[in-house]
Amino acid sequence: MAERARAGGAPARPASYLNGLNPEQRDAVESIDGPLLVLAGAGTGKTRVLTARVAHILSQGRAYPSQILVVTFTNKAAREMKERIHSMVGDAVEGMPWLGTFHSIGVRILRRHYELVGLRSGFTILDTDDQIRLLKQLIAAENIDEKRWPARMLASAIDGWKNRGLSPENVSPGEGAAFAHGRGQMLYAAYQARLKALNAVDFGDLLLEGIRLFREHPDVLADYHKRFKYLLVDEYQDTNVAQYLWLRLLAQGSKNVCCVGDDDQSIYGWRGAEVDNILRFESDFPGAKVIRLERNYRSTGHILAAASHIIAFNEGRLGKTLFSDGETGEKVAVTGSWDSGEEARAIGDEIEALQRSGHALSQVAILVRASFQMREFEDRFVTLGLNYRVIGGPRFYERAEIRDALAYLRCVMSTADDLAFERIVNVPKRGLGDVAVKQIRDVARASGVPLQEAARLLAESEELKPKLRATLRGLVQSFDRWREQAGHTKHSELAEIVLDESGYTDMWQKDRSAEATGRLENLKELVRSMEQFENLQGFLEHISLVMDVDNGAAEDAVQIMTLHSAKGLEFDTVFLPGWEEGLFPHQRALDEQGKAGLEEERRLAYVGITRARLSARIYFASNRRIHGMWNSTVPSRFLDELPDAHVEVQESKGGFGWGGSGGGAYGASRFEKTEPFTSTYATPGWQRAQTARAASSDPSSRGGYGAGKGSGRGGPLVIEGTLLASSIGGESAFTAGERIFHIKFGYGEITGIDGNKLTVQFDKAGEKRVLESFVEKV
DNA sequence: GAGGTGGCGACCGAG
DNA sequence: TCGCCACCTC
Repeated sequence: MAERARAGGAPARPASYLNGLNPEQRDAVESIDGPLLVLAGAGTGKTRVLTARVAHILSQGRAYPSQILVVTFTNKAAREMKERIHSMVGDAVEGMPWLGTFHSIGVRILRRHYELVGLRSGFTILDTDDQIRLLKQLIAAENIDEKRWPARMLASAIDGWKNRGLSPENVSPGEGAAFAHGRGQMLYAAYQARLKALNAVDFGDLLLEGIRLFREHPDVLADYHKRFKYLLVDEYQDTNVAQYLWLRLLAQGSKNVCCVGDDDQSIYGWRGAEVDNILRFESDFPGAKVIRLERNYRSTGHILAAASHIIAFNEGRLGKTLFSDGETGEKVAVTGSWDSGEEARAIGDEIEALQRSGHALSQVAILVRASFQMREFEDRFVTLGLNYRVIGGPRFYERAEIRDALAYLRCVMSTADDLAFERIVNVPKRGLGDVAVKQIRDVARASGVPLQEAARLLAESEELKPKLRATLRGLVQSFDRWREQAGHTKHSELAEIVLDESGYTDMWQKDRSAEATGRLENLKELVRSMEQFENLQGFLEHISLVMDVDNGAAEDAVQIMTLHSAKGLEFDTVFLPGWEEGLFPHQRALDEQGKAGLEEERRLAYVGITRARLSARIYFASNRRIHGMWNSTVPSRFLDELPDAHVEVQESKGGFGWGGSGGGAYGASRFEKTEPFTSTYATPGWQRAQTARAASSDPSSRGGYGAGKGSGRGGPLVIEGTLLASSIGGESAFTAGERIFHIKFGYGEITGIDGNKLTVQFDKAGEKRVLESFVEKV
């Protein structure tokens, strides 16, 4: 973070990137010849080492930027590394075309040699959604009951095989038999054949086909050996077998391969990651040097101690001892609350307090185990008027409107893209429903042509009723017209033309639902971002692999994300809600992976705690809604694994619940609550009573409950925010009867005004009370 | 063919 | 509880 080498060609002070490195880090940066494994604990400056190492290689003149391969797992990591290298060596980083995720580099390689693996130029990359639809068709064609053997299940099986580097012929018969009475392997083969026919690949193929390419064409591989003088791999503990094979093939050239990883942060076992890869490194690369980074620069003493203590419960680990010279700082706070709503309220209040004391919101993160936990916080923060940002979530590319728009463009680009055509023939609705599509498909099969050509044939035949025939002909002609325009129109303009003329934009403009505005916004964003690309092809690639929602990165907002996507990041203050058995550790991890699953969950806990620089705050709730039903929960076993000396147990600051428990009524497990929370007391009704009592007896307590959301949510309705409203006061800019738009609930009409709070009858969401600042006039 | 309704399973995690 | 899908009616 610190150094900023001003480099105009060559750095002014050649070794400035070495400033401030400790001896081990410096060793890792300078040992550039031969294989190197860096075991880097959390917060030990691993990214810093990687970037300084690249700077070192460049400044020593050992390689051109284009001769260094740097592989990361996430786009975020790739982006960050690019920025940091840039700040060290200046513009040279522009020429680092081989810095990216496994998948983006994989596709880059395939694009250069597509003909060698049986693909044609401009092949498309399917995502999970396309995959499922395709598999559904195959399953149906085999007359297999989709209810009993869902496509999703087959997709994950195939994914698993691909993660392990297995093509259909390599799947062991026993395993292949696991799906639909022995037809799994056959379906996998059929799926691959279908992909080839569609000129498409899925995510797994991006690596698998690369491996095949290297194996079957040694000359191509030799070429890459010559090209890549240095290889660097981030998060090595997360590589799966396919990634490992792919890497090993490439690394056999120069042998200057540097892998950085931490076995304690391996959290991707479920997608085939093999911690063994890290243990195997020394035998794979004889003479490999191993460097351990154990000095932690991130977290204060108590946090580090708590994390180290918890991870020590794992058995299968290489074992590292993290230490730091820093201050002991704040103890790790553990807070119990009555239910998930109170948990969200307590965290919201604490964040507001932090904000008041000048803490930047962007330095606060809430890390959840499962994404459904996020909603509660979003609801709460909308009510409080707290800026937040959800990281991860549904990706830009996965949104329906974006996928529709892209499908249109794919159809323009290629008449052979059946999946894209099927997706949009009847979007917007134009009367070409299931029956029509089936007819098109029949023609396609009979004449051996793609769907778009079949549609053309059908439109010219007498098969269809005149009205439908005209519609279909119109569509086919539109595509012909757009295709013709594509030759001489800027691609972003073409996209606008296509979206307008197809009636797609219109469809959303007519839609009055809450999401419609956002969708139109997204479409605009799509067109805008196209302008940065030279052609449609390059854009389509980028969006399927790289593009994520990254708007407003600079704004000051609380970050909400899963523990998985938090790896590699750090924050001053980290909130860790939902530490309950079944949720964390997650039941499915335990059921499916047993002890290994538990250990992976524990590593996830370790990752979570070590994200914090100054303050880590853990929460558990006694009641949580699962599948819509309230369940009482048991505190996570991980809470018991925290070291007493570094933990401070608190009561919920939410103001409610826990009312009578008097300073921690902990049972056998410190966190197992006793009397007031058993049997009859453990009901939402009792809780409501408690809440109401707390509110009435404590005038300073904030009317914490959100905006009348109590309706149907088990929360109290009585204590609504008069206090909050009157404390802020002021004239409202709105009048009753006005139409408004709310960012979360959509359109509605104002029925009442109370200070800065409005009562609104929403078109879709019913009556709610909302803060004025979240509402705009329409 | 479109739109509505009722039953059912999901809610773990990345590209 | 929510969203998806199959099934039903117009």
